[in-house]
Amino acid sequence: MEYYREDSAILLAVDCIIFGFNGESLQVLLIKRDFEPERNKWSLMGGFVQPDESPELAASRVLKKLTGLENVYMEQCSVFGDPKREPNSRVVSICYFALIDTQKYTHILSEEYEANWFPLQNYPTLIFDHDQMIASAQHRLRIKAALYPILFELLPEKFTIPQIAALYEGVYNIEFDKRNFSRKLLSSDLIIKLEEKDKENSKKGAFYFKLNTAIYKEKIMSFLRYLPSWFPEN
Amino acid sequence: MEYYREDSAILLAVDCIIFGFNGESLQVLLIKRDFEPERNKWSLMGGFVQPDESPELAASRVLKKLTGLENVYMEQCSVFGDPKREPNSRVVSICYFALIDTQKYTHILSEEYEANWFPLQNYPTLIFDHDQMIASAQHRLRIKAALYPILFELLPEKFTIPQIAALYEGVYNIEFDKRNFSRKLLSSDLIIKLEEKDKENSKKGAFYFKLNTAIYKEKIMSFLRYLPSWFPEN
DNA sequence: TTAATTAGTGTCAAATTAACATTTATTTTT
DNA sequence: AAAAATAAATGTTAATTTGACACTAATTAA
Repeated sequence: MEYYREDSAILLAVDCIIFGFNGESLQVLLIKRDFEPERNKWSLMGGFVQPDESPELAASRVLKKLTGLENVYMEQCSVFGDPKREPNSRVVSICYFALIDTQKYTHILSEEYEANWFPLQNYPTLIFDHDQMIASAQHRLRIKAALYPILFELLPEKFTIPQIAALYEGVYNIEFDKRNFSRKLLSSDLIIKLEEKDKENSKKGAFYFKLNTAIYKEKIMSFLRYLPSWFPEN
Repeated sequence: MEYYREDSAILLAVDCIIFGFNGESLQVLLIKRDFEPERNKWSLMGGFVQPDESPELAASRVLKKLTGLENVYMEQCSVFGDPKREPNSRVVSICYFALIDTQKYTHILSEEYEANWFPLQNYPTLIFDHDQMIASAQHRLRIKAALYPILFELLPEKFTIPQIAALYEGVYNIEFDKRNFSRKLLSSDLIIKLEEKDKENSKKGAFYFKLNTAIYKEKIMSFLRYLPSWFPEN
């Protein structure tokens, strides 16, 4: 064991993988760096952890700075700390993924950034190891979304079943039987049917639903029963 | 975005939650700190990330220092970074959990430590937020072990089905039907029956099995089928 | 030789999944 | 105005999986 030392030259940063859903595909929000190194290249939004803040707080701060949003669903994912991951300094970065409702994200706040949504299937080459960060966040999102109904965080207040289906299909990049999907979802009691219909996307129109937040919080585990029933806790 | 700064006073550490299995219950390996602050209190084994090493490497180094073991199953879990988590300095700690075969861990290597195994149900109060670290690692272990057959990492080369059952029961702190358990396990082709029997623990004796490492690596996802069949990747 | 103990295999009903069919509401076309 | 087209929503069913319970097998101790 090394004793306490105050001379560590390691900088601690956070990077945010910001996921959104445009109704068709899963997207990431990227910025064009306006500072060196790697100025004008696409990257994740990030920032340094300040002496008086926790990494979680740093991530929220950074997210708010770009999107203006607070109380967003965020989750810590992996830490990237290879000594050579940035060429000029030793920065260890803690990644967070955020799920945002793109209807709430209306405009870029800061003049500093040239932010843009890109589909996860096809985004530009990023600086450093940011591609890996996205890949690992995406993997984690898939695992998590199979266990917990977190994908609702990506949807607006009102949504239709075909929308949710499209979202799941986008996340897993797979098609599945909408009939079985909707039955399973409805039987979970996780969503509440509204009177109103969405007439934009089909002739017949699809009923809007809203999230049953009580069930969402309470029954969050048993959702589509992706964990066995004996599994003790969340 | 803050620009690059070299004056961050944040220290980066790793802490290892070392899990073992003694045949009865799941255990953690703890050390008695021999340095200030909190000298002589129980804690996790940890250490600072050195300027030239990645956090993963730091964790392996720290683990090796205590146990002498290399190539151990380790996994990054959460980062603890509250500014006040340690009283005298700002240390952000990345946690790793390790799964070790206690038969390979024979003796404490360093005179520095007074290491001891404790059952997860009942271990001493730890310094700082180390209790939370264990809790979060345990939770992660449970989730992961429900998806992947990683618990075999805790078992010796040769093991019996009752042993595996006891391990799973220990991890989830629950009892389940051994008959259904063994049928499920056997149908996974994950284990290979050996000629030899373990006569130590029962009159009848239980056949030893070994892990089918090919299947372990390849079919690792579908194990007990805790994820739906459409789940695309690991 | 018998009783006790635990390993390992067997059976079956209930629940769940996955594949496929039909009906319904609405708009567009003829 | 009727028919065709489109996509939503509900329905049916066989195959698979789970979970509860019973029994047989191998061995040691009494």
